[in-house]
Amino acid sequence: MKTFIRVMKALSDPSRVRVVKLLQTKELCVCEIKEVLGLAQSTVSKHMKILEDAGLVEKNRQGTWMIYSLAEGSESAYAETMLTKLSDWLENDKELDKMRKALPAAAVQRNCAPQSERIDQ
Amino acid sequence: MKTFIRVMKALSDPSRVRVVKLLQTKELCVCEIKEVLGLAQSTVSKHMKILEDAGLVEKNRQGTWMIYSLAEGSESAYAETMLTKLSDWLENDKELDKMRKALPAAAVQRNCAPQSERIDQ
DNA sequence: TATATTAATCGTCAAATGGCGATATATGAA
DNA sequence: TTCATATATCGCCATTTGACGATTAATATA
Repeated sequence: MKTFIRVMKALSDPSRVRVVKLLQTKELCVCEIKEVLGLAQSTVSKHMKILEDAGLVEKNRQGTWMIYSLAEGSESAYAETMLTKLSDWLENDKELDKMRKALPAAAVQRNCAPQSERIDQ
Repeated sequence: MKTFIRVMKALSDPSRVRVVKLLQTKELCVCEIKEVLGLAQSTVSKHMKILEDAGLVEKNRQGTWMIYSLAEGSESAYAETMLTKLSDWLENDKELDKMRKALPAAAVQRNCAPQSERIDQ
């Protein structure tokens, strides 16, 4: 029951669901997510921990970034099923559409790019 | 998104999930649910409203009782899918097992039985 | 109509949740 | 080692949630 509730709770916040949907497109670092969602970095970190604890996402450190991606072969069957369902669900969400379009911009103008790659400043 | 979140929120409380699982066995009135879950009547009513608003259960007045059952052909595809999944999930939950065994007792000793059918008093 | 019973709603309260900024930690570069 | 960057954690606050008892509403029966 606890495992199930953890997955349900993780998916009962719009921001977290949006993160899951965005990760369907490609893996993302915290600063990109923060940029697209328009939330504080600490808030995103907290959300990601909840998604991770639910077995919905995995993290992978790459230098200073923490790259988040959808969990594959999650320990939780609930998480796995929900991820499958979510690949079809919410595809027509307008808000989500905007965010997807904003993704490249967030990646280019992102402040998590190494200095050598920076365009601004 | 709102519809989806409503279903997820409805299913992120153990008591509400238990109600859904119990309704798989048979339809129940509020007083039976209250008895089995050990919650106040007002609390159960509130839970049922949340489940109903999410499209997970349906109610049907039968005299003074309000009989709740699982929603069939719910307007929400999310609710429908989750109900299907939940018919398999959580079948080994101990807490739930106890409640299922307590169901008949709750029905017999229930204080929602019409006076003519009452055993006690 | 008056009474009893079931369920819904209201008001209240403690705990959980989601948000933020500030700080601590971890890593890479100078 | 020192500095810069990215992320995690901490402390705080406003809102939401889940619980309750009390009250109201709806229905069946006397």
